[in-house]
Amino acid sequence: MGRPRTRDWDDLRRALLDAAGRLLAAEGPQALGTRRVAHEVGTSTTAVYNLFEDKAGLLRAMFLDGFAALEERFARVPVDGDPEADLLALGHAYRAAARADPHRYDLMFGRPIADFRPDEADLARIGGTYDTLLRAVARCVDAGRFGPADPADIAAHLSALVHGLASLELRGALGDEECADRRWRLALEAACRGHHPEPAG
Amino acid sequence: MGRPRTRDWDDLRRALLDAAGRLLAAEGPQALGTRRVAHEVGTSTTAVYNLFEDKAGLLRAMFLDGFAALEERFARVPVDGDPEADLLALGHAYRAAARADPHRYDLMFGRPIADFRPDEADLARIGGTYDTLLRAVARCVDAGRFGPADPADIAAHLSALVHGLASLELRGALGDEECADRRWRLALEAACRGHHPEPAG
DNA sequence: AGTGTTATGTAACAGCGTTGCGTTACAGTT
DNA sequence: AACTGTAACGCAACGCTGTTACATAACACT
Repeated sequence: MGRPRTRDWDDLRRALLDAAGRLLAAEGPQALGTRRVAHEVGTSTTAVYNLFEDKAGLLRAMFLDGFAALEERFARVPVDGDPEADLLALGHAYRAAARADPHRYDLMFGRPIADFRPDEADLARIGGTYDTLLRAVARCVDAGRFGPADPADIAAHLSALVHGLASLELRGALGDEECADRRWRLALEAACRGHHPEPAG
Repeated sequence: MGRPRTRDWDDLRRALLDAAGRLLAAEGPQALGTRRVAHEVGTSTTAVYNLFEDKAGLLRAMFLDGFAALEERFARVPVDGDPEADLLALGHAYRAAARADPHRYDLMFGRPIADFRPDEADLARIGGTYDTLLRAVARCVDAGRFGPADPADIAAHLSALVHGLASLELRGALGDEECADRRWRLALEAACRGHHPEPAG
């Protein structure tokens, strides 16, 4: 009983998420008002509070969506080639994701928007993204391309590096595109080289 | 002529900045309301708009203050020892600054607060901090510790790495303190090793 | 004293996230 | 067919924010 839903919940939820994603990409985080997002899909603020708990819930859903997209990019990276080349390809996929939607990247790895910090449950759901990196590092270690070390330590190093590079690039601190290309390449190569086993010793 | 200032402008400006810094460190960015900061030093919101242009101006001043503090830490790092050891010491000074005031670090290198993005004039004023890193890298290149390369490219690499490490650590993604210590050390050492000249070639 | 000029706090305005309340629209009952 | 209970929905208000217009206050000078 009760009044029937005039719009399907899942459809409306997706519509809100898509609209919010468009607004975020086009105008930045300050465009993500509850009234604005709701109006964009022809509903009212109430829908946001019914479908997500509150505005932070909407941001959390966008956060998780972003990691799903990143994981999809990672999944398209081959895992059967040269282990080190695969690892570099993961880094470039990460860069492509950041450049494809800079504001979304800020939402995922910075915290440009108040009132939202991912909790433990969120971090558990995005662990798969980190696992992909970890497995790629482990393959390099197993293949003897990296000296004997805890793959988690190397993964932490590389994950910090790509995040730092992406942050600098999105801030415009890596120079023009050609210069940024070179610095990404040099930095990733140097980082990998730093883990190569000693030639003698 | 005109009404005399009941408080010295420079004193009041410093008091506002200090109060804002205390609030930011203690309660995070959401505590930085104009009313709150003004009340903390016994004045009114008007003072913020007289002494800084607006709230973004207050944040900009805190931003520049943060870089002044970072530059001070850098200045205490010796520049006459082993070039590579000096470079690592710079990295650890950067880490110490981030850990000393995490929210301030976010203000400087993330963008946790809407309505403030550093403009070109701001970036020019903080260029000295980056120059310190650049000089340390150049000393390593000149000493033959790093293979022949553009010091700016190596500096970009290292700057991205320390920023990434600091971000991960402040997010708690680097594990407990002992683990974070190890990962900072391993990552900085591997990054430097990656720039060492080829033994033969 | 009176006036001009400047410093300062108060109060209002528009916007935000959020929520209570009235309205709408159907299912089941009489 | 009329009624009622329940669920969905939107409007409007609340408290907060940054910002600004305005009234007030306090001096120097005539």
